Amino acid sequence: MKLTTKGRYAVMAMADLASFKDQGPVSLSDISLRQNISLPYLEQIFLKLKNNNLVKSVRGAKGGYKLELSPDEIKISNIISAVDEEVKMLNCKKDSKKGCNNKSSKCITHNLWDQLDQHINNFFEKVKLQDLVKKKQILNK
Amino acid sequence: MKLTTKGRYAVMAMADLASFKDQGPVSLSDISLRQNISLPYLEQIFLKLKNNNLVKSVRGAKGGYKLELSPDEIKISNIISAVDEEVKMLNCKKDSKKGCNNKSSKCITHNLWDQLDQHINNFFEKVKLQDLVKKKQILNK
DNA sequence: TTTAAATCATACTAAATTAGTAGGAATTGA
DNA sequence: TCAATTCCTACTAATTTAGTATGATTTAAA
Repeated sequence: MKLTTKGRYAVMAMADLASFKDQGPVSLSDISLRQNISLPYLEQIFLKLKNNNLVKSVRGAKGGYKLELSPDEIKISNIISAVDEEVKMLNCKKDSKKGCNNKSSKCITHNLWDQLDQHINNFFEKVKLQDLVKKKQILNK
Repeated sequence: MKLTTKGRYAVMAMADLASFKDQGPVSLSDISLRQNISLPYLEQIFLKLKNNNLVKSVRGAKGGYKLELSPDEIKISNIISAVDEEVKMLNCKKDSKKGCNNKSSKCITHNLWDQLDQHINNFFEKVKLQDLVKKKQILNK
């Protein structure tokens, strides 16, 4: 399972960006202060966010980052996958040593983890950046 | 997030135990062979499972472990929490340094992670050991 | 035109966690 | 008695995560 502070920080930073999107580009040092995340670490994260077209940068003094899309168009899943690669409990099939080899009763729990992955990804698909900024209840179904 | 191979192995081992429950106590060396998990590692895991009253042991030769309850009474969540402590994305409140301190806009994403935890725990609450052994589709809703 | 504020990029490192080993004691059926 | 088994604790290797370090590039503004 790949779901660590990097993913959390990314979501926090994007939420911060969304909150302050009306005052021009937001610098990472601002975010660093507000969210208490080290600046160089943020830089790494934003490199990935940029490569995934979630933000665009404005270089030089008074520069910073802006959202590429509006907050209601950005899904949490987009952010997570941009920095964290994937949400996956198993990596079967590749090598027969680690994970399961998908035959016999060995992988009796295979489906379980697959479905958990789906479940989590589903959750992240449903929630938009907008939902966080509005601070409203998410998924009250 | 605490959801690692230890939790996976525990579920696999319990599923194995459920599959062979009719032939008396199942030894860890059997499970080790069938599920390809190292024996001493299994021992650690079963210590916890026993302390949580999910299995009972039969010591000595021809000994092994048996389920304490029937497979349809054991939830996956019971197994996970027995070995993995908890499923939690954040640990706020304790120290103000790590996690968030729960005030101001800092914890804009607090609810999100709380709800994800609930979501995952929900999933594990719904699935019973029985469901794995039967190999039927879980949560087809 | 200089300077300071910012992004961009890569490489390195420390800390923490996970996964697994080692070693041996206790128990018990055959 | 002996072999198979659980029980228990401590240690260690490997991996991952989180964060630093370093320095180049860009650009608004003084």
